[in-house]
Amino acid sequence: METLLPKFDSVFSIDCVIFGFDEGELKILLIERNEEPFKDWWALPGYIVEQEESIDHAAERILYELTGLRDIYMDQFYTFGDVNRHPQGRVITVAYYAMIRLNGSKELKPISNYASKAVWISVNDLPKLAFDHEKIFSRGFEKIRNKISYQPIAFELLPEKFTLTQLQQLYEVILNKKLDKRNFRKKMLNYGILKELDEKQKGVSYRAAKLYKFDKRKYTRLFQKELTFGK
Amino acid sequence: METLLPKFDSVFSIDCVIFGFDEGELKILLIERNEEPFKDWWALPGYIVEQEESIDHAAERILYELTGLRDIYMDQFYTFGDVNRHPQGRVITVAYYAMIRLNGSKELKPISNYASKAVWISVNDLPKLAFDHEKIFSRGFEKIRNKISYQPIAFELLPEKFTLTQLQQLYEVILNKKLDKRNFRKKMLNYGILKELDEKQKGVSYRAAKLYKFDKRKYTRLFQKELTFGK
DNA sequence: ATATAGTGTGTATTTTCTACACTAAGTAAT
DNA sequence: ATTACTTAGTGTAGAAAATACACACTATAT
Repeated sequence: METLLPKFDSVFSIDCVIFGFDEGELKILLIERNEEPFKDWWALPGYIVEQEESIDHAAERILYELTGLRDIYMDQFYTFGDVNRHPQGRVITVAYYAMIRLNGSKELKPISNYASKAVWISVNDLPKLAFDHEKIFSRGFEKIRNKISYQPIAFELLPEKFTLTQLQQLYEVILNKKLDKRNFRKKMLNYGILKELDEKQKGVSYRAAKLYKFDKRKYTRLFQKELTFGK
Repeated sequence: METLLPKFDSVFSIDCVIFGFDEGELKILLIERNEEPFKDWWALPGYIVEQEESIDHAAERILYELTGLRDIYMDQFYTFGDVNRHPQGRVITVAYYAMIRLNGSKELKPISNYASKAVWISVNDLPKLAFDHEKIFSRGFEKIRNKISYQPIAFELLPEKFTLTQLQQLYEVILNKKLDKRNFRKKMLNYGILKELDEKQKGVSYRAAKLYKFDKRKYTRLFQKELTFGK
């Protein structure tokens, strides 16, 4: 609820935890700041929301400016509003996570002006981050870890055609545990949200695996039904 | 990520979806606005975040000013940042839900100055709301509906001592479906997070039911373990 | 004593979860 | 062509959890 609209001396920003999956590792995109405060520190990509744009729009814009990619799966997950999270004044930040298909090609459109570079870094190997960005990252990671248990967000991270082993590896890195191959396949195939293709993996020096596609139509039907607690 | 700190012409508010359970109905607290815009409309309780307070603190403060209650279960669930959600300018609002033990006594501390009254209204019987508050409510309701499936938030809504039937009724109104009594009890008691008391319901004109308490210690141990996807 | 209204309980069936190990298929080297 | 190598692909049995379902018990009020 809001009544008067006093001018308010605060700033609004977006920060993004951008996930990618490559070489069997879960990575996030970090930028190196080239301005104070936290000059030369690693940080989550983010920027200030403009006066005349929605926060969702700002999140998409920031992602686009950094990666050149549009139409990416993004989801707002938490807003961080402690008084002293920014050393220069009050900054409230809305955090989003995004998922990007890396497809082996890690090249990104080059970068806005506040960062000297952007790189993909494995979530197991993160440096210290600027501001409260470690907290933001943790919360985002936790969020997708929970979410993957009941929603097939994994498919946003994989190439369009993938093998079951790749899918399993992705689950394993997100959940941080080994899964049983047979049980995993049984469960996944039972969902009925995978389309088996007539195609096989190429360029591997061993038996090639079948490729699969994610069937979005069937997924939507399946996951509309509510969860847990039957009659 | 934030660099410069331009003065920014926007306002930050908190809106709260405050749930209570009474007479077998799930209710939320609404206020009647006495100022423009939306004068005389029903709205979610909310207010502007102050310069020097965290958003969590603001949420607690607003709840306190409205109800006189502290130490209430509150959780941030979404931030609404469309450009035109407020007719008089840019207002970004962080939404929280809260859960209150009504205990039959619905009286609240009287109210801040922007509202002429506050009342509990059944979620099945909501009027039109100011701003985008219907959207905010829906999202909050959805949130607790999901959450109750894996976390015992229901206990925040019940009196300290409650019967299994009351607990079941609460699940039923939140999930909006009938549950089987025997299965429900079996499941709940199996969790081992309920303490059976030596006490019975009083003042009923039929066989009195046993009272139970929620065992927070046991709960914490139980729900630390992660969910889904075994080996 | 009787009517009433809600409490409290058990079992059989189905479904889902878990544990577990070998053969099949393709590639690469000789 | 044979062999060695590497990953793909598959089934079953037991345990645990979820579901469906109906009646006797108890306290109160009259």
